[in-house]
Amino acid sequence: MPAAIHESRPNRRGVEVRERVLRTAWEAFSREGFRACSLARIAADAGLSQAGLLHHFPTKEDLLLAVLRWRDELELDQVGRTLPTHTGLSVLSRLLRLVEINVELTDVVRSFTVLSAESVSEGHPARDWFRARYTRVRAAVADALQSGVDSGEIRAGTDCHAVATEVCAVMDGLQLQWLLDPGAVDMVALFRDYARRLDAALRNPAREAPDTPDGQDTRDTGDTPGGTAPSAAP
Amino acid sequence: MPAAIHESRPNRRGVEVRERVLRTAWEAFSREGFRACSLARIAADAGLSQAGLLHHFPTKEDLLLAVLRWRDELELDQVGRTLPTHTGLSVLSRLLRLVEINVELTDVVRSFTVLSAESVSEGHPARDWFRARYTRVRAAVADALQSGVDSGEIRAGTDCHAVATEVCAVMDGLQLQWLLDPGAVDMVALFRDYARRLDAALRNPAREAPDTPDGQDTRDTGDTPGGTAPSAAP
DNA sequence: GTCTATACCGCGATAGAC
DNA sequence: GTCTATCGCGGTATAGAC
Repeated sequence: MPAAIHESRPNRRGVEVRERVLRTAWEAFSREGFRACSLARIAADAGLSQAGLLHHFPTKEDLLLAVLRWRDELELDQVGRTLPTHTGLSVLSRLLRLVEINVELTDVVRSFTVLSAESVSEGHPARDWFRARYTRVRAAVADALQSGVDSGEIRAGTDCHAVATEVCAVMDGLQLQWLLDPGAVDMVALFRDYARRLDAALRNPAREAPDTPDGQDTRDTGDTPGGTAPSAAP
Repeated sequence: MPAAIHESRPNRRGVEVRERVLRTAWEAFSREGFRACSLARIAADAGLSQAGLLHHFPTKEDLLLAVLRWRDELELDQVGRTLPTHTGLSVLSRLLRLVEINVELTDVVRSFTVLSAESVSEGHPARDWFRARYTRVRAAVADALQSGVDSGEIRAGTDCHAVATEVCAVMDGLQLQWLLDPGAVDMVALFRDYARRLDAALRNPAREAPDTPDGQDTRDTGDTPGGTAPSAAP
């Protein structure tokens, strides 16, 4: 009788190590970028040898993709539940809250900034992932705005997808300048100003109740770390 | 009598080679980033050996800094003359024109996106350069806006520096999404929409002559390539 | 000023013992 | 599942001939 097929059935210990490696790799990629960072260093920081690491993730590229998938799951758990609860212009308040959280998470923001920019190179292993991510985030924000249009809160004829793209761009662009020169760029204040102006421009004038995104929103937004932009549940 | 000191007095030929190397290196850095790119490849593309390259630029880092200084001079020549001629809200038209130019210069845009993001790492050789660049660009745009405030075209009390930072952020953020997914992001249209809305928000209502930034501006703006954001003469 | 040759190192990945 | 040892490659930088 042949031995039972040795499925990669992870026991408790294996999952622990795997997760520790993923977290360490994520931090390393964030500091130095994917290409510049070495497996040996990640392995050492995670407390195992390089060969040991490669037992779990056969190649460096596999490790990167695993890290990105792992981040996906984290964000899906965290943001996926809270973002859809905000519809219409309140999504701007939610995003402002995200910026407020991000300003305390320099490493996470740097991760997304470094990795996403690196991934625009032709043939970069993370390119598809980032493209899909932006597609998803833009759609989520656009959906939230569209429901505002449907309810009459937002002006009819608003191009919600265009606005969503612009909002993501502001977040990303501010992050870059903030990372380069934190003392000169007040990311939270700048995004708040932008969001207020956008709110005023989009709001349907034939309505009242100006719940401007001034950070005084008291809904439960959750303490959701997020990179460049929030991920949303599909 | 001792031989004359052999100053690095570049003759015609030397300058030619140097410039060819700089241009090649700029393109290589733009595609792959600074760290990922190899001197051997740059040397080959520039038509000389690696050792020959290192004769002109002793280390890779020297080469990077030389490339950045070279870009500075180029932009100073090109943008430095045209941007200061636009004051007040017309600076938005000028920036829209820049986006229109950039959309045809994928490689240049990618250069700035990749390099600037890479430079946010601690101790990156280009970090100081990018920080200084953004400081300069923000100040230039803010100055243009401020003169609009002074002339009464723009609302009194406008925080010109904050707006300048935001405008740069929009340009950078749109570039990232556009590079990742050119088919899904119409960078020019998106920036035009943003600029129009910003124009409307900033314009002093106690005035007339709404010269909106719709790209119909007929002033001579010059064909000025520029990266992430325009550089301006001090 | 440019070359060939090479030193030297660190990288990703593999082999095989335990 | 983790280790040590090692391979093979490609990187930056240097030495020295021409």
